[in-house]
Amino acid sequence: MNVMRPLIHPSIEDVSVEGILHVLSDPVRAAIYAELAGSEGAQICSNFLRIRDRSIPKSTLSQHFQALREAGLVRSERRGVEMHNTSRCAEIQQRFPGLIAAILNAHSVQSAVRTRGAKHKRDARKTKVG
Amino acid sequence: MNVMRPLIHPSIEDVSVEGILHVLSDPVRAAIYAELAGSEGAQICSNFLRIRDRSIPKSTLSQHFQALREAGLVRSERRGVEMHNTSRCAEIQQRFPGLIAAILNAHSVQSAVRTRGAKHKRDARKTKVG
DNA sequence: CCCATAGTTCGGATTTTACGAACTATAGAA
DNA sequence: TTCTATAGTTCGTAAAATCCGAACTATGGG
Repeated sequence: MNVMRPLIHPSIEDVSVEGILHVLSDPVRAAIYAELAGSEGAQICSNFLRIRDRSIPKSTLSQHFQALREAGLVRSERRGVEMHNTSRCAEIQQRFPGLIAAILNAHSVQSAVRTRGAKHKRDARKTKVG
Repeated sequence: MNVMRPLIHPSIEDVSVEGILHVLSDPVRAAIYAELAGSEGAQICSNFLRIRDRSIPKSTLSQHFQALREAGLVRSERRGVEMHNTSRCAEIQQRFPGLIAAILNAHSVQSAVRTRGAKHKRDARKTKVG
């Protein structure tokens, strides 16, 4: 019992902006996606057990991939014991022109500044000031 | 007691992509922001008590504006009894070129399809199946 | 001072997220 | 076939984020 559910890949017309933004608003997922979008072939999940100097528990990583997949950002395919993941950026570029490029570019602008600049924030999603 | 806290506006270099994406991944906030970005002068909060055929409780609305503000997307200024809100899109365009335009454009692509097309999803952020 | 309007804060219910433990699935070796 | 290792998923629960009504603050005008 407790069988494994089949992978869900929404068709491109069911992909929503809100979904994309939500998924990419997480720094770990954004980093995974950037890596996938920037690399030629497929990448397996366990390549990301360590990312941006942070180690991610594999159950968490699995859920990040599920989120990326179900938002339509990534296609995952089982090959033997591993999962091959590729970004669906060409399709998304068709549906939402410029969106992915602008987001990836913004991320790299931001990390460029962080690398050079002084202050370093661990999780910048909420820039909360006391 | 229980005084009102001052409004927080991060300086532009503290604005993060993750923060922007997170805030705009909510359909209500995205609609508010689109309206603000598209209109000339300032808008007061209560203009949005009803948006996209949905009525928003004012405590919720207040928190949405707080989120927009603290992510750096919106500037709010008290004028008498009301709050004047303007989008900070020029500053953000400087820091993350093309980001806001691509997001707003993607939203309008999506709603254009929704308007014409058949199926209508109430909250498309999670396209969860079965 | 009293009232009306605009927005905020509080508190509790609901929802979402994170992660360790236990599991499934597949390949290869014995 | 059975054993073992590897890759990833599911479950359970604890922690965090979100939603919204009630009560509040702040401002302006009789």
